[in-house]
Amino acid sequence: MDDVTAFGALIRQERKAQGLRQDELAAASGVGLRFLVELERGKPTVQFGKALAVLAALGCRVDVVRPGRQPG
Amino acid sequence: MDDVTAFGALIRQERKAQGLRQDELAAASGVGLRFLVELERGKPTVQFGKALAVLAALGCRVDVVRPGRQPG
DNA sequence: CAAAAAATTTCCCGATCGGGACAATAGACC
DNA sequence: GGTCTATTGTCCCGATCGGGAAATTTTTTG
Repeated sequence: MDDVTAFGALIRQERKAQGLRQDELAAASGVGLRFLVELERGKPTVQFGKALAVLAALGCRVDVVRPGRQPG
Repeated sequence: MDDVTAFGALIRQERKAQGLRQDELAAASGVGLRFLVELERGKPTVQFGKALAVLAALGCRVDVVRPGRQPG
């Protein structure tokens, strides 16, 4: 997980796994449909907070693993 | 790890742990100093891709844990 | 394969805001 | 006071975001 396209792909994958349409997930996340389209496409300039809101709406947790430490 | 302020705090913590100044990390990440200041402060509207670039420059890996799955 | 239905993507528009450089300011520490 | 780091103000071009609908692609169905 290092670039934005990977996030986009994962979000799309998880959205489909949950049987949601783009407009449904967008509404549930509090973002616009166009934003979600761009996020799933891997647009790097999307807003950080909104991207996190989408992940939260999907029930995803984000872990940052620092070099030399255990996940937490 | 659910909101932008948590990311900002973690980034600052890790930057200091690595003995870097803000301008050094900003340069190493390819972002402006102002961006890094805002990121560490938890500004939610910063660009996603740049935030990931900073994490990458710190050597941090980002895992997204999907509900009901193992990390990967 | 064709037609229909569903889902996704693009377009239009402009108010809003990001974030770059640079300099000035504020803390911290000795 | 002197020095180093962090933060903020200003200027300002260019990009983001959104809502709704059209256009396109994908999926379903006969």
